[in-house]
Amino acid sequence: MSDPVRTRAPRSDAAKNRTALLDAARIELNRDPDASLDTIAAAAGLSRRSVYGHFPSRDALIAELAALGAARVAAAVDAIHDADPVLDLALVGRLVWDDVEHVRAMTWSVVRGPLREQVLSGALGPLHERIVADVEAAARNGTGRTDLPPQVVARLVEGAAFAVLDESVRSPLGRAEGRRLVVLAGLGALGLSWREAQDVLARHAARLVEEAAR
Amino acid sequence: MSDPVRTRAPRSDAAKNRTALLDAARIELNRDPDASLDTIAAAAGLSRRSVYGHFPSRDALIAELAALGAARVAAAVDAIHDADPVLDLALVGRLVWDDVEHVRAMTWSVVRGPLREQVLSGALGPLHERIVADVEAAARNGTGRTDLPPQVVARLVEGAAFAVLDESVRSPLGRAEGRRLVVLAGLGALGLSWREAQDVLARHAARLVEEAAR
DNA sequence: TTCAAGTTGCACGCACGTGTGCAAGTTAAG
DNA sequence: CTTAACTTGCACACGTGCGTGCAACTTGAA
Repeated sequence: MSDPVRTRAPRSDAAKNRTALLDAARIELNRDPDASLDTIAAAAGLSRRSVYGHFPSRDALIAELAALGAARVAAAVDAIHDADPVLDLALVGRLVWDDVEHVRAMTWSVVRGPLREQVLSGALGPLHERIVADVEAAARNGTGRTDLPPQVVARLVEGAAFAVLDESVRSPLGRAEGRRLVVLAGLGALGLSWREAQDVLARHAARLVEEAAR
Repeated sequence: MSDPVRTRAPRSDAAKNRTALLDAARIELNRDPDASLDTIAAAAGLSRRSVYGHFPSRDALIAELAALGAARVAAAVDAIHDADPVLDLALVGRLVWDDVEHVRAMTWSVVRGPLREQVLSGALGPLHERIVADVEAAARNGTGRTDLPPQVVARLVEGAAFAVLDESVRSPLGRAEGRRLVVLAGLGALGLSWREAQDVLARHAARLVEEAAR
């Protein structure tokens, strides 16, 4: 009854502006999680008014941004697996870190905001399951802790990652340092002693801290 | 030139209302960290207007609340010491937990808000130093990790506590469970294996998880 | 060149929240 | 009881942000 029927293909710059908005949102929301639409639009070289040509609301913009980011992480993690649960967990840690360190501030407000459930049970759901599975396997394995339910241990592991994220705000870490720290903190939460964790790190330095993951 | 000179002692209910406001603020801000003055005043049985008779601004109210809480924690922690750094750290964890678990939501927004620096370097500064000292002693001791700077380890320990705080929101923990979890997570960040951590817990259950701390 | 797709600026209305002034009320101290 | 201390409700100014309608403009597709 509405939709004035497209008589012509959409203009090419429209798509460009849309992604420009998403990019700008990523940057600005990272600078200030409460950045206004005005700020974001300006950073994208658009006016606040025209944002509504691309997204029905501010929330929709942010939701899409979060979904994109979550999907990116999920894809990266999904591409790598290892039979050893401890190493697998460490790999997951490294990969997530690589995708997330750029977006520290945003990450906090998304994971701790109204989008929380939506994102966590959405694209990031499988990631959590993967961690739980690793924790379970490591427990059966004899390497991981068996004194707590896997679900809880998984939360502690995730929490350890956030602790590193937080630390990286206070004293900026290099990429390599960040990776090491995430892995160490995660394995610590899993129940390894610091020597064991360091051992894993040393034995698989290539895949855990060097540039190209394989 | 101002201050219409007190010709009489302040009314007794004034002080009462002031603390009622602080109490209400604690409760409401814990329910919703962005609770409005109106909400808080109502919960205290006062009108928004009269809040300004006790505090110059909303921020002042919150700042005082945060300061009070921080001081409480600091006092509790300061009353207990142990020569063994590992046990000392565990004790600190237990005590902080006892004081903070009621105030989960508020704790987040205070520690992650504009008050952050003010509180952390204020009443809670000594707490951080204490943790750093324990971490260092444990390292010299041979029980704690030596692969990371004590400052960093201390942050990880604190981060582990926050992870537990977070977990306790998802699946409510009993007091005892909370205490155990904080201690375990903290010792894990310190570098102990989960068996060693459990060992500490078992050996000092009386002081670490039972009701009256000594 | 034509014309729709897209952008812009401005003006609204709306919802929230803070902080203040003031007159009228209530309550405890003396 | 008298009076100062305290509370209340209302009104206001102020600021910030969102979402929308509309007319005028620019730009790219055909």
